[in-house]
Amino acid sequence: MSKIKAKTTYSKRKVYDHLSIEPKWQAKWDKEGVYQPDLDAANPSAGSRKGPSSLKNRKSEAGKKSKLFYNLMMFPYPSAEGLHVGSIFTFGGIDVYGRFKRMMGYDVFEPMGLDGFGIHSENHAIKTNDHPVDHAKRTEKNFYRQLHAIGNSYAWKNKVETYDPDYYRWTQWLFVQLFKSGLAYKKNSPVNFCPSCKTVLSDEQVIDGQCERCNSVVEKRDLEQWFFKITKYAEQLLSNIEGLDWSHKVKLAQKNWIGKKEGINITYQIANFQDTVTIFTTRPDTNYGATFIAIAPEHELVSKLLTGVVQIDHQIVEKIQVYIDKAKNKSEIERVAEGKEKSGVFTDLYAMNPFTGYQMPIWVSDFVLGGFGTGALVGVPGHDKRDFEFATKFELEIIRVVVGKDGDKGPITTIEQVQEEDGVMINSEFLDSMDIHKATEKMMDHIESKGYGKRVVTYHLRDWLISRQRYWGPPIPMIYCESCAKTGDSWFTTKEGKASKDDLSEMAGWYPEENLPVKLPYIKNFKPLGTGKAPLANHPEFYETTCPHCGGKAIRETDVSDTFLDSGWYFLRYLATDLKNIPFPMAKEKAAEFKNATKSEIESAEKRRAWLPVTSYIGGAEHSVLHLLYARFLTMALKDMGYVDFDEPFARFYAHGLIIKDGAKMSKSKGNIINPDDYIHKYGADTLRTYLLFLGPFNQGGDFRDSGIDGMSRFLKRVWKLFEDSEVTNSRLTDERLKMMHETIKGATEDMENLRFNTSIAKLMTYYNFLSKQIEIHREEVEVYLKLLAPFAPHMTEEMWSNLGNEFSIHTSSWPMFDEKYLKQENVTIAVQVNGKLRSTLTVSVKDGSDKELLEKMAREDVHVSKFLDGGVRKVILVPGKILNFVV
RNA sequence: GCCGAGGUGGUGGAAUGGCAGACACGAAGGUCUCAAAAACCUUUGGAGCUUAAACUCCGUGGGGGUUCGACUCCCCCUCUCGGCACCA
Repeated sequence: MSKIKAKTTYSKRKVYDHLSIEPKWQAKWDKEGVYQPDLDAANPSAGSRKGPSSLKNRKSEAGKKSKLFYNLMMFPYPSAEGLHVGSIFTFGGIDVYGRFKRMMGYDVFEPMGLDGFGIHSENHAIKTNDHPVDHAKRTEKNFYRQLHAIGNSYAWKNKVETYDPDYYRWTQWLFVQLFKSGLAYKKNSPVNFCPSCKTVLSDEQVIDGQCERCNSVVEKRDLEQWFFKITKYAEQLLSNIEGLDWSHKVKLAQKNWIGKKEGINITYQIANFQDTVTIFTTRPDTNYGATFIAIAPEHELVSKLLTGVVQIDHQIVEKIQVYIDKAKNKSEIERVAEGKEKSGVFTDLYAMNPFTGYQMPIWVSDFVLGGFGTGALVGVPGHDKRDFEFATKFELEIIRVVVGKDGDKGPITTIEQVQEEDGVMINSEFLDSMDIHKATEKMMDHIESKGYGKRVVTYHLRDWLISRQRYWGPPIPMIYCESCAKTGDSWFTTKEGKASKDDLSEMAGWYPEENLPVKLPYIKNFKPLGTGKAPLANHPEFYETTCPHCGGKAIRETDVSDTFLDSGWYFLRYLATDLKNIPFPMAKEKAAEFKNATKSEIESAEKRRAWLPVTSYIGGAEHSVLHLLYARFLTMALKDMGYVDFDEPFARFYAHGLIIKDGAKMSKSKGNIINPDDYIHKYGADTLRTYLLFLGPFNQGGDFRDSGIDGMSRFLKRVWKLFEDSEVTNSRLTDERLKMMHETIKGATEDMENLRFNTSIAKLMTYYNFLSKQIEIHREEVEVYLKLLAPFAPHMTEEMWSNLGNEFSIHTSSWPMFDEKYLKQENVTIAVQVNGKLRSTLTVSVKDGSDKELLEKMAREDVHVSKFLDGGVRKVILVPGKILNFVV
């Protein structure tokens, strides 16, 4: 503690006025760059880190250099209504954590930006009859104003907006790199289409088969789409999960989404035809019970039948045609709704089961998914509920091959008898009496040795559909040349392309645009067309171009890319917002490859790698799968291209909770948005952020109500008043007061470390109650208290800190360290229990040894002694008759 | 259906297996005031008992178990909330 004369007091009787204090400090922090680390420095210190309580001091205290801490939060998409209190809760909490880490001696980089591109923002613009460009300009201003007003310690010089050409230039560059690596391809694919909104929807915008916004039933349409080959990284995405410091829940969600399944593809001969059908199964053990084959409407055998490649009765062909047409028109929701009622049509073909010789009828049914496995399955109605439903509906045979726990060996006639999970084999020749899991392995070996099939691994994960037939996104920077396509030329047949990839002949005609950005033009009619083409397709001045290869006429891609691509790499750009010619930190050899990159830019790119990967990433649990998976994929791809040297972007991810209102997520459509501006005006940002964090655990959130905010306001005012009105002395603190101080420090530090802000605040309140009962306050107590409170109430504590005569910001001072010695107790209180009831307590000295005697005496009297304490003694356990344990 | 997280006063919520309900809101009573607001003080899980100090019993969704001791660990049931879902 600094040496200040006793009885120092400061500016007495000043009333706490957040309206003047908060903007004052915000302006000062900005001006002095308190939260702006020098990204290039080997030991980057924020602007005001000098002076007595500075980092220098702390460094020497700790005896080591400060460490870099990249404190990242998921950036918001700027909506017209602005921030709501839910965002104050999440951003506030993350900022509290960042401020804590800063005081702990880390160099914290805490950037902020706006995810302004995308369907959300575009829809809003459409609804309000606004243009997305104008809309973005307005909301941006409002958002940054609000983000300033809550007093978070952002590095404002490093903000990004995804719709800024300086940003999406690199989003497009990233697309080009993926294309060149063979990770981006174009193919025909069915997509979700909302007939009412006249637009395609992303999978995540389809909820239970309905459009997220208008609840119309979503249709499927076939469109030419760009995809990213994320499936190439399925295995790495899965195996890396193990080593991530993420919550179990999020890891599991990712695992499930990737959905690795190990099974086997079995090929069956079709009777009387020179053709086969291959199915995928994870349960080949049940093959002796297989009685039919079902194939998806999209299966190639179906088209063979319809086109006559495989000839069958034309009446049946017609029936199939009718069925296929019907199935295609069925929406997702209808398919699910009708889930219980199976449908299908018989092809008049049979497949031979090589084990039983059973002639399995081949059916076409829409309960078989075209995109999973081989798009065909073998039906074992005795041991799969869906197969059972199908078999009963079409009166196919049901054969039992597994006996479950119930021991039932009789025929299977009801769905309750269908045994899926475990049991023992029966009626299966060489597999009989084997456990089904063992039988599965044995059967797979057998099938492979006989050449009937081959083990395969399938994933639930599909390639990432990146195209959007929309306006408000970065144009996909690709050029298509018709004449090159005819000759089979593409970027992959050029010198550069050949060197990197082989066999991408299906990409004939495609070349990447090297001259980036491909700017999104300001067009009046930006609304989605609903024709399967993007609005830019109506603008020849945009899409007409020349072929980079042959110089002939060529056209640009008019689709834009998915907003998840924008947000998939933003954390890299934050560190390079001032580098015009290099997208993000990378080794200087790589950085030098960029055209126009200056020497200093290359050096910066090299140095700033030290900040990566992200130290701590905090965001909504709703992004546990898609966004995080995409960011991981892009990072892995960039690593393989040599641009980054790590394959996981976020060392640690923490999912915060949500502040809801009346049981529902806040949204304008529900009319339950709480605007923080009013609260900030009335109570101040300090009160609001502390109150929200006190409302509930950070990983849970809570229901917003303002009934308690007065209490928080009262608390902060009381703290202000206590320290203003009390005599501040420098005399020696009593042991009791030292103990209280150090207990609070210890508890609060642990809470902050684990992001348990609500309990941390509660401890500060308890400590306040203790201090308020004292006649005078010691300077050390004031300083410690202000520091502990500083992350929550940065403005108020800064003001008080400065009133104490400190020259430098409290936020660059050091976090109080607790001292074990004040927590130790020489006297240990022992609880005496008789028959499990607390009888009395007695105090024994741990040191003098008499305790043991005493305990032995109590033991003889059949008394249970247990406990504690916070000093050195962890636990004392005594059971009747003997001393079991005495841990010091 | 599968997976995950939960169930504690009037409310939000605290409790490394060790005195359940920290802290706060609300409520009740009081001080100040002509009055109100603000501020401050006291009480506040339920039941019983006592002149009082104090004390006793019951209590963490329900039922079992492990333990000297369980909100906490294990098993079964139940309800709520999230995620995935005709994935073979």
